[in-house]
Amino acid sequence: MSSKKIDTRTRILEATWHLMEQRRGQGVSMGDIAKAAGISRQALYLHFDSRTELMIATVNYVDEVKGLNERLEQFQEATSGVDLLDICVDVWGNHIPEIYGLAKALLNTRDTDEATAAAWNSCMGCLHDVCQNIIEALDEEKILAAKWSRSEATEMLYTMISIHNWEQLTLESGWTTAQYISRMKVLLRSTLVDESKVS
Amino acid sequence: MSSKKIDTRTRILEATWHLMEQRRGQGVSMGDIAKAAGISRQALYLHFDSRTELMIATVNYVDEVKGLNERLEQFQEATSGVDLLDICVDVWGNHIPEIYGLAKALLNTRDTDEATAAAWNSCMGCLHDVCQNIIEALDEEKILAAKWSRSEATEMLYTMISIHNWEQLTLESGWTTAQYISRMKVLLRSTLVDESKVS
DNA sequence: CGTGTCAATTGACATAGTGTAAAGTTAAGA
DNA sequence: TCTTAACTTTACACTATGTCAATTGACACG
Repeated sequence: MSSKKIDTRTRILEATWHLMEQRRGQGVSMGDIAKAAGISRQALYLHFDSRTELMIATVNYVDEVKGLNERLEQFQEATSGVDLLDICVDVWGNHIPEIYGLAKALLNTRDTDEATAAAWNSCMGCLHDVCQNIIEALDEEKILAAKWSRSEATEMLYTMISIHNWEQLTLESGWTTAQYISRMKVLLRSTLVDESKVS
Repeated sequence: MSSKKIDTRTRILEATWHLMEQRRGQGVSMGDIAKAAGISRQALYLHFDSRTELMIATVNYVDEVKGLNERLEQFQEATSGVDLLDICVDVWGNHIPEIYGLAKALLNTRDTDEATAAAWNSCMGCLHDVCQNIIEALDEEKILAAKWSRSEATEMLYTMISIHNWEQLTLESGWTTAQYISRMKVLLRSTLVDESKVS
């Protein structure tokens, strides 16, 4: 009975996601999404109260489908702070290209939209926690570079791996994803890790 | 005869600039600008063909008034690559807060607007050149860290000092401008400069 | 003193997008 | 057969950009 309802909802989410990735988050109207999902524009509002709500639902849907949580489980395997750092850059660096369009759209509207900002922060809060854990691990192993306090290092790490930086380095400067990951690791290691103390 | 014309134009540019900074580039309509400049909305179009053109003109106006060019002359005083790097972070880091609202507005629309993108790139191209000069200076002094090629180092430096990173670290993480400058210098030095070879 | 010109004003209108509202259609199920 | 839920169609309100035409007021020139 509710299978058709769920079906339409899923179709909308899929359509939103794919349109967003295709057009890199730009120029995607509610009408476009409706057409892509094969329903009328107004039917969208039967499932989602507003554009913002649809975007947020799509982010959650993508996270679920792409299994970001499972990916983050790789962190269990890390045995050292440096490992944690490398795995974080790998997992996140490979995840960004799959969510870029959507993320870009959210980033663009979060300045004017409270709900978007809240959803974004809740999404990114998890990444921020990961950053904090990495810095704590480095500090406990006594290999956090002396110039950084824990909190400053956390903020700097979180900033460095931002989507904007990925966008600049890959889409603008033309780096490949592999190159981005490799260079980002070099950058982060050289500034955050006191190499002379790494065993 | 043309003094009144220039006057109005200047009043529009001032109004645009101040409204942009005040509201951090968000929610500033042509009507708001007109009201702030004390003219009708339609009169704006007598001076500027479009919103985009007004924004671009405002950027140029601000650069002129704030004398970014003169600030960049400080580079003449630098005697080494490390000096250049420090001065760049100082000058640029102190300049960003004065243009943030405007820059933010341009960044938000450049994805959909060719003209904005072009104007932005022409503005930022100058900063990119500065980055390139710095990396070249470091390399010629043989103190560019071995892990970086010239072009990669240039792109990374340019990305690191982006407005988005300033925004994240100051507005989001709560750093002061001084703290931003200090930490950014640490980051850039530790990754780009081979400290063991600095005299 | 008239006349042309330029800046600016007023009001109307086109367009695009979001969001609301109401009435009608279709199909499945009790 | 009657009901309900999902969806459609049509219409409208609102906001913002940008265009157009007719008008006003000031100032300079002959």
